[in-house]
Amino acid sequence: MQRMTRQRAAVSETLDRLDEFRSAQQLHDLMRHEGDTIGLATVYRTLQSLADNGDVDVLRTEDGESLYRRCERSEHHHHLVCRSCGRAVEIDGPTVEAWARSVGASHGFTGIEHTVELFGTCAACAAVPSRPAPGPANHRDGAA
Amino acid sequence: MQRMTRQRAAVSETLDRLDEFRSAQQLHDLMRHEGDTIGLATVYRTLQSLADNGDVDVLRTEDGESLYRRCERSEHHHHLVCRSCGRAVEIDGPTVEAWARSVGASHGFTGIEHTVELFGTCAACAAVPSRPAPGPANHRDGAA
DNA sequence: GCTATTACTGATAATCAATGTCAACAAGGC
DNA sequence: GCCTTGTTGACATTGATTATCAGTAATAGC
Repeated sequence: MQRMTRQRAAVSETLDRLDEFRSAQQLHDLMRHEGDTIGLATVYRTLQSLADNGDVDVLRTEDGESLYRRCERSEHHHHLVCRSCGRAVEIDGPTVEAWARSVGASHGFTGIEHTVELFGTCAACAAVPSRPAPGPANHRDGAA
Repeated sequence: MQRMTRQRAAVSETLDRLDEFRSAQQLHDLMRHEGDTIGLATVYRTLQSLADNGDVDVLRTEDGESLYRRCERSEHHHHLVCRSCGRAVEIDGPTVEAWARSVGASHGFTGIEHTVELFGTCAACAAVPSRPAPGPANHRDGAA
């Protein structure tokens, strides 16, 4: 009941080539510029289903935009994301996992789910402050 | 240049009385039902400025809605939030802080900022599955 | 190959939280 | 009282995402 179409293959392939977190709209633009014919709605739909299947990782920026990325490891992990270009490093935090679970349990909470994401500026972007921002470019109020 | 008006006092006072994370719209509804005369835009504005001053904690739900709550401690901390009623437990995770900083640094990232939130179902809500949901009520796909 | 069935696509409309707009308004100082 | 300045709130707008739905492509059966 799920067909592999040209469009879906294209989205998947584009994600494969990218190493950075990208929004649905960015992906759409990129694909169009590369000659792909695909509608924005289809990009959204495809990303959604890929995310549901755990084939891509999703992440919400501070202003509520969803970013997608195909990750190496399929097991649960976290990310260290460059706020300027979207580049990401995969991180597994067994310490954090255990901590989250125990904290939840000690307060009588069940069905614990945790959100752990790290944002920062990568070395490359720090070196070139005035980057034309090919990425998310969240130039908000610095670190906290 | 910032006046204390009836409306702002009312928002602040309402937050004081609540122990749960609430959205701007929920607060607005609640206040109106209690007889307060206040516009939605004002609630948004007031929450924004309270958040900027660090007087309330903000938190984004999985679907991008912002929830607010007046917390006990003013120092940096995290939350264990009930996904059904919004009840929250304040948690400080020195372990996590240190971990975040060191992970960031080891990858050459600067200006590290982290998001760590725990969601779950509190004991009270687990006991009453069919709650009329006075809170956020994120009945999405269970735990991860 | 032809046709019915079924799923997919994509332009566009709708949704929804959040923010901007701007005239009416309140408070303080004169 | 009146002016100045910050505030309010109804309403319009934004922007990401989702729904709609007629048109299209792929598959199955013939």
